[in-house]
Amino acid sequence: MTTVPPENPSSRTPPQRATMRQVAALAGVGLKTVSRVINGESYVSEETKRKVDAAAAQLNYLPNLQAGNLSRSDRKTRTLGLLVGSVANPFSGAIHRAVEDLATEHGTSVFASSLDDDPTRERRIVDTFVRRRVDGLILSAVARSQAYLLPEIERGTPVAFVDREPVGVDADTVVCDNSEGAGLATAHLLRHGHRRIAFLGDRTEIWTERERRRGFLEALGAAGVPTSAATTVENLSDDDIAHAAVIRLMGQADAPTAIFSSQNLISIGVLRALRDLGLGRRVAVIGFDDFPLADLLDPAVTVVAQDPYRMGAIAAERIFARLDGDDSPPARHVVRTRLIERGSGEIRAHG
Amino acid sequence: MTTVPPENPSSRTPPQRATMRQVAALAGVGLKTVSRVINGESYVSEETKRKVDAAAAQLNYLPNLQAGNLSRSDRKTRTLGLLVGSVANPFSGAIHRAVEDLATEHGTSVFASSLDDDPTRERRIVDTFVRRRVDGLILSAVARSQAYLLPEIERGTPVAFVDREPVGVDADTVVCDNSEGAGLATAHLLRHGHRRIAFLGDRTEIWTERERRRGFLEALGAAGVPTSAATTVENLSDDDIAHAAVIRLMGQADAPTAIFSSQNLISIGVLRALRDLGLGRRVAVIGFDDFPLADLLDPAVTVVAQDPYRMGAIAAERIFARLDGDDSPPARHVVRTRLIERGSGEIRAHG
DNA sequence: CTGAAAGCGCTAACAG
DNA sequence: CTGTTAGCGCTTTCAG
Repeated sequence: MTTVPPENPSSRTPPQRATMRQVAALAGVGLKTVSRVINGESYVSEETKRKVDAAAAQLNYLPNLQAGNLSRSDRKTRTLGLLVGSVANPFSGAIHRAVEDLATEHGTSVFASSLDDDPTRERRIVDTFVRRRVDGLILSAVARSQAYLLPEIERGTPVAFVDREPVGVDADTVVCDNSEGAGLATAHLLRHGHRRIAFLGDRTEIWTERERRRGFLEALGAAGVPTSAATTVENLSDDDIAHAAVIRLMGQADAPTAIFSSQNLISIGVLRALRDLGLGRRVAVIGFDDFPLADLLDPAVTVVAQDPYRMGAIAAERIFARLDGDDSPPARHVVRTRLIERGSGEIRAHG
Repeated sequence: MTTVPPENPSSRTPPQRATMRQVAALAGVGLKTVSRVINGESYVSEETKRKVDAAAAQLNYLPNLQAGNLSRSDRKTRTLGLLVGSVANPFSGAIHRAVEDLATEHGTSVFASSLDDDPTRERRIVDTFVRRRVDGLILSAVARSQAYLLPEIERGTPVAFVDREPVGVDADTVVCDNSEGAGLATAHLLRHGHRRIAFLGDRTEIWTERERRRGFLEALGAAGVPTSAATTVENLSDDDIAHAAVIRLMGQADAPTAIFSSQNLISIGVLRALRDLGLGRRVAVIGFDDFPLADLLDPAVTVVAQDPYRMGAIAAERIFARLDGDDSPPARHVVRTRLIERGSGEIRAHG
């Protein structure tokens, strides 16, 4: 005997949401029949289908995916967990958008979270994702090691790392050619006669920062420029701090004639400082990572452009391939950067 | 008798995820006891708690939130659905970040999706959110009407609209003072001697576009400037189209001496076109919505600045207040814009 | 083509 | 302090 909760047309506190049972009762069919219609399974007579659809529409029925996920045998939730630098940051936004686009094609929704380069936060967020039983994880990580993910990976959850390489786990990874890009930029500055080049870097906990710094130093070495000629300033965590660092730097005796900035926000601080010092046309600048309007500044800003959308797309593609049964060994995908010459990087050395 | 699925240490296909039952069995306690420990409920002896924690750790147990949500009496999933213009767009990113910050404080995760100003997409995404039983909805809408949400709102799901006003539903709404901001910008241009002012607008389906256009025209009217002096070009859906429109406009006989651009991407198209035409210092420009580096351009760009983070924060605050029982009538929150004078808007009229 | 029974993994009542 | 019995809303058997 199927007892349907009594409709209470008078004192409707919060009108309860319709369940499949109620739809079944209203349509005068069995529970499973409604399930069949809702899920578009075959072998339901046209007439039955019509009745069920009518009942569902009348009750404004929308199936509860959580309940479905719980019983479905594939045990999939059709959700993905995405962890990026910050959802407010355009670089992350491009990755996010790529992931969303692929996810949409696969009927899956994405939980997005911001890392803020905080290892504790990383753990907490990943933990939440797993509790929510996301089908896959796409992560920009910052913790010293991602070994905490091993049990989850072991258990079959596909994980892809994007932008930064993980430590302690072997998983699909999508990065750009950080050191090569930095090297190219540095060589470009050397070719324009610069010897006193400054590297302005982000927090050293960040893998990309270390890679870019390495590329910078290697390029100097390859050109036979004594490392003593180079200044590297690190742990510049935002544009104001970068701004201050540049002001300080340019006030020194052997001030650099060129600056390589390893990250977006730092580039902005650098540009603002040079503008304030009236050195915008005198000191060469190349920034890692492109940004909107870089072409409209004067001089326009030469950058090492990344392709974050592409990175996100590859990461998402890997996740869905894994979910589709691909069990090839984890691979490292490198998305090439591209030096875009716009002017600021072509200023020749002076003095 | 609790039958624990046999461990299969040899052919471990995908090592099954531990369930609460398994933890209970391993710890030698009842199911509910594990539940108590996991949820930090009181009245569990220290020793029992220790045993349970050990078992959970050993099995790498993480509770399944979907299952929990299904049975918990408050019927909450601790998720929010957020629909913004595009997660790749910095304006949306700021809103998203605000929502995430508030959500994190409330232990809830957020599903984020991009609208792309597509009404069909709007319906589909909201539908998915509802199927996933999000606790609340924060939406930038574009469909002609949001009446399709009435049953859901009726049923108690809090909905807040952000950036754009809904049609056909009464719900909390957070917008900026679009027409006032546009009016202020227009008055500013008039004050600098401009009479031939062009309005460059986005797609007319978009509520904010129409509001800004209205503010523009009203300001002209208030100043007694014949509307015939004004050119309004609309449906400029991206920067390239805006660029082309400006080239065309400036080639005309009575070319405008000032441009008011109603949106970010359009502003960029405008600035690029004026640069290409060599008119950057001759034609005044004010853009609606601030953007990074606007202060570094030459001339620096005068804008009507919005505060998207604030808008997102208010919307999220409303949602959590509603979930907390606030049943005051839906309200409309207006976040004030601010005219930031940087130079491009202070260029005086010529000819 | 259709439906009844069992159970997904957990929480909600109740007993002990 | 602890455990048992019912479900949550759906999908999966497996019979009709």
